[in-house]
Formats: sequence, structure tokens, C-alpha cells
Amino acid sequence: MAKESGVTARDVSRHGAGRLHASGLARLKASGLRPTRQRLELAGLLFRGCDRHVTAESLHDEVTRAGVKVSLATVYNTLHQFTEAGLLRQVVVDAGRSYFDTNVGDHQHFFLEEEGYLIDIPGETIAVSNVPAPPEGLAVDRVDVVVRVKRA
Amino acid sequence: MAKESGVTARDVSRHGAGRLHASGLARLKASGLRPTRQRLELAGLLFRGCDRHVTAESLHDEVTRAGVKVSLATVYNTLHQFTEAGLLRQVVVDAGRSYFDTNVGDHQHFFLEEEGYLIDIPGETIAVSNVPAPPEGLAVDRVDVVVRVKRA
DNA sequence: TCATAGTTTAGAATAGTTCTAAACTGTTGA
DNA sequence: TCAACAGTTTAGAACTATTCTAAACTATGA
Ligand SMILES: [Mn+2]
Ligand SMILES: [Mn+2]
Ligand SMILES: [Zn+2]
Ligand SMILES: [Zn+2]
Repeated sequence: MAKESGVTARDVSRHGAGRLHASGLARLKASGLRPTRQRLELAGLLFRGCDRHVTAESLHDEVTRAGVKVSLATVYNTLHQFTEAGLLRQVVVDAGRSYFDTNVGDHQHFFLEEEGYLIDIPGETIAVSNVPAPPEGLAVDRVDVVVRVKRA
Repeated sequence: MAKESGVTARDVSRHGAGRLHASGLARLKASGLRPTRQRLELAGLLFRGCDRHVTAESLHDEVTRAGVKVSLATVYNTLHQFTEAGLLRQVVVDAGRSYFDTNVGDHQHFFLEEEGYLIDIPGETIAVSNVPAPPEGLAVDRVDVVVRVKRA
């Protein structure tokens, strides 16, 4: 009578400001990723409800501080797998360090260089107009806006 | 009668599409940087007239292919010194690699991720509107737009 | 329960960049 | 002209973020 793997699907749950979001387990299933202890823990931290910006190291620190043992290699693997699955997106603001964003919708960022901290700007807020047509043979993939801010 | 250091200042010269620009030597002098063989060679490559985007490695390859011996450490030092002096600006489009831009005026970029290649978009072209006020205590330092493009 | 494919992990390896400290060179003023 | 000094270059070590390797482990489903 094995009891170990009795994880039941509670596909969707309510969180935060009444925002509907899928549980870690549901997200993993939908992506064809096995719900391992490590992935469930990381998904739990990432998808608790509010949008987050993490680096591999910050997430590894966080999961470790929570008393869960996950290797840094697994954190990197998981961040990339989640990104491929469309659960995360990568944000480039700093040469030398990768940020991952749980908000995969259309939006832009404030970036505090000094603290390495990102703040979302909703997609409808900023308007980027008159983007010229790219050179022959190229197509626009996305337009990223980074508003770099400093302590006043 | 030492002839070695007889470098005379030709402060400004004409290049390209009739654009006025200072010679490498003049730029170095104005920045208080000693006109060493290495800096003069690198400034020569960077400020020949047309705007350029380089990485430390691409510039090192280029100067090396030109038959000039400059260490990679010196290329890094020089790129940073030129940036501090306002002769270059750094462009962040890729986590893991730094680009330096000889165009220090207001402009934005197309970025071809696959080739690691940047193309300028003149500053007057793109309009970014409705940038929200940054959180209390912070001031906007600059707004960067990166139009990521792919082979169609 | 078993076989299998997928997953995790320690540690090695890599890429880009920065640091160190010793040798070298441009500048200055005697 | 030329020492003296500060600034510069450089090889190689060191460092940071990230990826790779390959062996141990585990979820799955038959
Ligand atoms: Mn980080
Ligand atoms: Mn590069
Ligand atoms: Zn975001
Ligand atoms: Zn440019």
C-alpha cells in the first residue's frame, strides 16, 4: 500500500487579489514535466499568486532558507524548463546575470541597477510608437523597454 | 634627437558622410588618457567615422587581425575607460556579454539574438510615451528600448 | 513490482570578465 | 636631456554566472 505518490490534482485555486491561477502541480502536468519534490517546491515559491522576478541564485537561496534541499543545477534546469513551457519569461537587464519573471504577459520594467531589483510596468501603460520596420528578412519578435532608475 | 614621441595633434578631422569627429588622439587628450600605442590603435578602429557596436572579444579579434598586439585585459580596460570618459556607452541586450557602442547619442536598437548583432534606431524615430513616475525616491536614469528581431 | 525514461546532483568545465603585481612607458621638470 | 614618477600594459590567476557530465535516484505505467 504505497502512500508516497498520492498527490491529487486540485487543478486551480484562488489566490491574492481574487486572481485565478493554476497550482504548481497543474502547471507541471500541463507542461509534461514530472511533479518531483524539487519542481513542486520551486513552483510553489514561484506561483504563489503575486508576480515575481528571481535569479537562479535568489531562488536557490530562498528554497534553501525554506529548509528544502535542492541543488543549484536543478534550480537552473527548472527555470529553463519552466521558461520553455511558457510558465516564465527571461528578462535581460544586466549583462552577467539572468532574471526570470513569473509574469509572462505583456509588460515592461523599472530596473534599479544598484539593487538589481525589477518592478513591473503594466503592458497597457507604456506606448512604444513608430518602431521602424526591421531590415529585410527580419521580423520583430518583441519590444522590450527597460526604465533604468536610480535613488533620487 | 629622439623622434619617437613626435605625435602632433590634428585635433579634428573629416570622415564619412561629412560628419565632423575628433581624432583618436584628440579624444584621448580631452579625456586625460595617455595616448599609448594600444589606445591609439583601439581608438583608431572605434572612431573611424561610422558608429559601431563591439564586444571586448570582437574588438580584440579585430585589433589582433590588424597585426597589432594588444592584450585582452587592455581591451577591457580601454573599453571601460572610454565609457567613463563618455566616448562609448554600454548596451545591455544579452545576459552574459557586454556590448559597447560608439554612438553615445540618444538612440535605440534592433537586436538579432541569433547573430549577436545590433542595429541603431535613431533617437527621434521611436517614441516611448506614458512612462509612469518611478516609485518614491527614485529617478529615471534612462529608457532603453530593444527591438528583438529574428530571421523571418 | 519492474523496467524504463526522466530527473537530480556533485563536481568539473566553460565563458566572460576582473584582479594582481610586475614590467613597461609617457610625461614632467631639473 | 634625462631621471623620477605616475600611469599603463600584460600574463596569468581569480572570480562569477552558468552549463555540462555522468552516475545515482525516482516517477510512471504496464
Ligand atoms: Mn540576480
Ligand atoms: Mn559579444
Ligand atoms: Zn516583470
Ligand atoms: Zn547603437
